[in-house]
Amino acid sequence: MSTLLASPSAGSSITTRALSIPRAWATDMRADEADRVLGPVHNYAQGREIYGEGDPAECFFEVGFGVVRTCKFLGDGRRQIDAFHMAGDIFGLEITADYTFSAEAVCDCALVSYRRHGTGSDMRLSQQLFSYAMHGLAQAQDHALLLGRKSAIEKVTTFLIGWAKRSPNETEVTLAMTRQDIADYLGLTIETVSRTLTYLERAALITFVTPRQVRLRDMNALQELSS
Amino acid sequence: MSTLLASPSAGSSITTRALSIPRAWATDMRADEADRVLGPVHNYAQGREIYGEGDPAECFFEVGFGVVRTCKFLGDGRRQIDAFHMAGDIFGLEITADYTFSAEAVCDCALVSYRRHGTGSDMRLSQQLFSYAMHGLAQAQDHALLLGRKSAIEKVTTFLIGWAKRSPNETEVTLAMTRQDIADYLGLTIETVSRTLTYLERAALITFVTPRQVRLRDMNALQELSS
DNA sequence: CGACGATTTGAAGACCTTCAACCACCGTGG
DNA sequence: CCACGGTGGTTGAAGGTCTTCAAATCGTCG
Repeated sequence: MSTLLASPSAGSSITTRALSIPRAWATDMRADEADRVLGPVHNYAQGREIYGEGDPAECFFEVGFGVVRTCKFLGDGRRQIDAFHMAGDIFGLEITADYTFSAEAVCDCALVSYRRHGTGSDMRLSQQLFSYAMHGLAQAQDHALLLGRKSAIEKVTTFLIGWAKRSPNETEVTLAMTRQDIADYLGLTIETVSRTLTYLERAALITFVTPRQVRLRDMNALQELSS
Repeated sequence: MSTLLASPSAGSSITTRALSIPRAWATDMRADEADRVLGPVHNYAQGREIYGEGDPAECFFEVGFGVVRTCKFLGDGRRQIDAFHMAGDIFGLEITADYTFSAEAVCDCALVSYRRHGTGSDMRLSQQLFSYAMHGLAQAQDHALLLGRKSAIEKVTTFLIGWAKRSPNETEVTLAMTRQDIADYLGLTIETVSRTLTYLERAALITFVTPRQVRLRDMNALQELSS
């Protein structure tokens, strides 16, 4: 179900198609290619680029299922992940002509694309988009506090709690992303992330069922450590 | 001159009063107190709090002159400065009921306040605000890249260049803020900022006329170092 | 099983912080 | 006129956190 459609300001004129069954055959197309052919629903395989920094920002996206990362790069390849987007999230909304980020599929995912132009005429939709922009702003600012002022343990626990809160089960969490993704989100190295997670497991605050499956055993203690 | 009024979508219905001569006698009032009495123009003395994190967000602001910092705090007092706002900038725009930041006057400054409610009915104004939100978002995201992935030298040079670009004279720059402010903006300590500036001066890339007055002597080299 | 990517672990070192002292500037007041 | 105190800024030395480089282990999938 599309969040834009499900929002209080229902009846958006952008599209009448709800997010539906993914079309596996669209997996190998880029957004701009696929959109001309397929309409607004696209599938992306794990690792696939959805758009690159500097590409013309013709549309923005809503996640149907799966996880998307938006990130920026420095000249020498250093990467900073801005956010992980999951079902219902909007990303790729730009005011400039081009994307200021690149976006990639963290795991297989389905997206709904919305054309940018023409969105100015719908008042409620504009407010909806404004709301998303403000939400993104608040997130980015919390993220800056984390990046600038938190220690490795605080960063990792903050991440775990934040991810858990957005997961179906708050204490039994599946990490869709690699350690490298987590590191690039937290401004750490992969080794520091790994060591910190090991530390948390040794301290009995979390348990790894598999490297991607975590049980949060002591939410209070984690909350304590998160700042 | 108010940027909102000077913008392409001129004729905003929010206020008809252009930013005018500062009223020194308003200096000792908080925004909410002063607004009832004075209307939309306020002065704030250096160091004065404009609003605090968690205060009800009744209005947002445009800087007339001077510099404002918006920042967040952790429980133990660690501070992260989100942005420095100068003439023409908008800040304090929130979608939640309360401010998610605190805002303080970096130096004596004059602000125009705008009431939040009632802004939904003006289409062009909404777009203007959306534009400001998106601009803030882009800034916050560049800031995250800096905080997460840049070294001290890169951070400091990035800051200097960014500040210079917004200054009247790009090579002869006045720093309105203290070293502590710079440190809290860059996610460093005051000592590291000071040492890095000294290093840049020894390398003949900058010269300090006074601790607050910098000449950028080699913009290309600085640009090189900034990432 | 065997290979490959992902993750963990170890040891050494770099970068930044911490703690402490010193310096420069400035308005105040004896 | 200069001592005084306060703020803001610089510098030094030591230490800690995180990174870097390297190797081992795990997990998954032909």
